[in-house]
Amino acid sequence: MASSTVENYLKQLYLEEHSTGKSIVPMGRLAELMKVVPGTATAMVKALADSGLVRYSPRAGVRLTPAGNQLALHVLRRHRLVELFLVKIVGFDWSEVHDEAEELEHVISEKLLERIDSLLGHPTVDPHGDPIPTAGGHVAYPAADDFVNCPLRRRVQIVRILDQQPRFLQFVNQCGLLPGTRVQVSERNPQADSVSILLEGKSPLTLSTAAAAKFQVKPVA
Amino acid sequence: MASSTVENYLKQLYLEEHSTGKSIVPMGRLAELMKVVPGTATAMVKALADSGLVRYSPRAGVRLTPAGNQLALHVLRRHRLVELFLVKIVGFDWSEVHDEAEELEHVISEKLLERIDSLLGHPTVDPHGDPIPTAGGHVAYPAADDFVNCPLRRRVQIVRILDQQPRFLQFVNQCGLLPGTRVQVSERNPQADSVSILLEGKSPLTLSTAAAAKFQVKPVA
DNA sequence: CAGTTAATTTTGATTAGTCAAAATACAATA
DNA sequence: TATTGTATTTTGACTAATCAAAATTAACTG
Repeated sequence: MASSTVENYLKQLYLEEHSTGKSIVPMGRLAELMKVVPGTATAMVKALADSGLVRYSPRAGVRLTPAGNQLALHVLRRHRLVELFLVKIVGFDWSEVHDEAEELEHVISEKLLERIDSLLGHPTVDPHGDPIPTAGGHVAYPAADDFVNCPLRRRVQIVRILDQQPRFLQFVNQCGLLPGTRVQVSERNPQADSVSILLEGKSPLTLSTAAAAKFQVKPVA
Repeated sequence: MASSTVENYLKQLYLEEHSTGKSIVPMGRLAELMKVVPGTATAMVKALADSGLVRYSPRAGVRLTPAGNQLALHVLRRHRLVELFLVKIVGFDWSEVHDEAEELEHVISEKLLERIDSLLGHPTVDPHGDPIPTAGGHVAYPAADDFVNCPLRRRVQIVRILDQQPRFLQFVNQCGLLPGTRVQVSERNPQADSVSILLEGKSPLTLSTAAAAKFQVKPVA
């Protein structure tokens, strides 16, 4: 069975492949994500390649094989179900569940996982709006706009936050920009590199374009 | 911080010291409990002694220091709170929570632990009736009789089961001898080495003396 | 195209935890 | 008391994961 370490390498590869759109991840980047020195990543990737979980092209980078992808999705499923469980059942704040889930995802049994899944009513997204892969390893990424490219002055609902860092999430919490919230983008200023958000009953809020891009939204009917 | 392995050694030492009454555990026994070869136990115990968690007397055995005892109690607290949580909140059967708790006890954060504790209303015993140590590392073992030495033909309540093995617990489940159940000991036969139990509305049940000793009871008012 | 630079890989060492098997110590028995 | 047997300890080796630092490769720059 895959160790926690192996699971983490695969998970990071999956997330990186999907957030960059590139299907190959350079070793330096992987080392950075895993917080290890590059030599360690090289050694690990060779071992993963031997197990058939990744394809390794020396000096170019590494990509997941279908088997590695499956395993990564399974880890992600655990992670996201655990996060939702901690929020919905245990009463944790959604901004503080990430690290706890990071540990739990490697130790909970299949039985507990499925129990959590049914306790939560087979949810499709976690507290950040990230989609939860199915037990069979399928996951759907619904196409979505963000604050930077959604229609101006139209009511939209926040559906997903693309940054999991506690500091950012605490900021999101304070502003009240939680998933599910309805807002509208009142203005964009390319020169100031900023986007202004209107929240029912609050004064307008201005974010950098980079920060604004972290909020995925869908139109409100 | 102590690794899972270290935590498990300390926990086993604690349990063994308390279930045998002896304050020193022979290396062979420790190796057996940890399912490692004796040499491994020796090596580990030396390391634990260097960290001040145990006192090691070569060729005699090993005992916990106060520091080791504290740590063991903390692990036990986690284990037992997790077990109760799995039963009460997650809906697991009490006979199947042990292994799951065995893993979880090493990874849940202090914050999650205290959250679970308050969610459960600061319970004092786990689903098997084992006492839950406090956050400060205190634990009370209420004096209790068992089926072998409690008064005959008096109603008593089962308060604790001293064997955690799934197979035994499933048997307990089937017979309905769960903690909380009220029964009476109808007969003891030293020659047959047996004890008979009377359960409201069921036919009498006969156990070996050894099995009967695993049920702790208290008198019903 | 030669030289510099940056990324990557290699090499050698380390730590935690383990096993197999040889060596040792001790207690009991003849 | 010498011998036997059992528990324990020691020794040497292994695996997974890591780091530091040296060596290599490839790409860019003048």
